[in-house]
Amino acid sequence: MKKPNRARSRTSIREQQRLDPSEREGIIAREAVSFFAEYGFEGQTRELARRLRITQPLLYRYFPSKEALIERVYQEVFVERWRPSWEAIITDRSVPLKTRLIQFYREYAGVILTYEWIRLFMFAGLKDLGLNARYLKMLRERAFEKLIEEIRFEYGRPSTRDLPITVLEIEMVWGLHAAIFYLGVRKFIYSMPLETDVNSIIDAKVTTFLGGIRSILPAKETV
Amino acid sequence: MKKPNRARSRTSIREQQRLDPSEREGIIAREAVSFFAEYGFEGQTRELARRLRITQPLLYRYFPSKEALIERVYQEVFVERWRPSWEAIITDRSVPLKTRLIQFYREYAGVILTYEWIRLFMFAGLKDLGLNARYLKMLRERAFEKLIEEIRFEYGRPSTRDLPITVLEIEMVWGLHAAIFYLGVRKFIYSMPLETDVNSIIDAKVTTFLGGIRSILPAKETV
DNA sequence: CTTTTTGTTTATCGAATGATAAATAAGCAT
DNA sequence: ATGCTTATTTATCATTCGATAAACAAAAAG
Repeated sequence: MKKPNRARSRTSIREQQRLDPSEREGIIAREAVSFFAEYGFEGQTRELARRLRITQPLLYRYFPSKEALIERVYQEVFVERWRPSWEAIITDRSVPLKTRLIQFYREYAGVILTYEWIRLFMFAGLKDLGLNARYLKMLRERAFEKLIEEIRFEYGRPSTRDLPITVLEIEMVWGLHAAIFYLGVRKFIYSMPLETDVNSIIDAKVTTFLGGIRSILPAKETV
Repeated sequence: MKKPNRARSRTSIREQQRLDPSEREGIIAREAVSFFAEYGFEGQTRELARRLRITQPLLYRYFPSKEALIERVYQEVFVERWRPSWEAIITDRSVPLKTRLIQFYREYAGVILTYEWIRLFMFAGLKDLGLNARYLKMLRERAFEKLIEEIRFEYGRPSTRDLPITVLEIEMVWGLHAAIFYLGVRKFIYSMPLETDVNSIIDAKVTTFLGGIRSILPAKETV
């Protein structure tokens, strides 16, 4: 008497399925992002495999080591999700400055204020000594410095090429960034539901920011 | 031929020393704070023991499990380091409001802007689902709500007992808190040296905060 | 249908890790 | 000195975990 109920296989219902390597690799990478965001990089490869409904050694066919998989996660989240168009938004002088800032920060917040981004960034910071500093250096160069240049221009101050960005200026920008980033920390790390709409917080913060930064800008140039 | 060079012992130079249990327990707890702040709670008990110059099983004479040791670390840092005098500072109406706020935030920053506090709080948040929310609830009740009550009083607005704290008000306080906390994140998690003096940042943030919150306070009471 | 290729699983290794039990020895009491 | 208490160490267990090798099987090639 052979087992009557199964058509072809011995594993429960789902059949072993062979996927195209590039497709499988993408599936693993995507799940790894979600998985490590939840458990941190100490999360076990066996558990990740279970969530993928594959066996653990299969991971090693696509990634030579756990560390390589983590590198891929970094790439997937911190590199791929950066949008070059943001730099264009900031410098587009056909649009009012405040509008540009609000648009940039709304879009940027839309990307980083996610469970995956916030938690992975924090896990990386606590573990890896280089990644976050590298990312924030990029953020400073591609966004913050351009942003200060635009503010200088708006208020008729010297270009940052002629007069370097001051500590006070960059500190104000960090403050604005902190306020937005911290929303993600509250929500995704402390599990505290936000009571307010993120976009309106951003609008308010940008308004306060623009009001405050004017007073600490360098003096107007005397020709 | 006996070994000639050793006076009494076989372990290198340092003698095995018996300490008073309460003293040993304190030493372990203190080192555990520093250790887990650096490596996170996945740090190994053997490595901790090595730093303490004791053997790993000795840890289990003083703490029944690793988890119990971690609980002790929480206690040591997040409970013991809170100073009840802070609540008195906030509510002491013989001192100007702004002075009180600056004094409170300077002292509070002095405690939480440390390598141990910031990193342990973040590690705890990423792992434990309850601790941070509990701590921040306490912070809100013992400091933030009192602070808003004082601001209301200062500007002649209804007491928070008669008119509950609004979302906008508490959100502004969170924003101030975020700015200060984020200094610690930058320094101790991202390893980015701060370019400015913390106290002057706090002074500036408090000033901006007091200037901004006035406009979102509830209307004056109409008797 | 038969053979080949290769995606996937089974079995297993070796090191790491939290924890326990028994042996050792430091310091005090007598 | 001798013996007792107990702080500390040695030895070891049971899992966990990243990683590897070999066996299996699905799909394509001939």
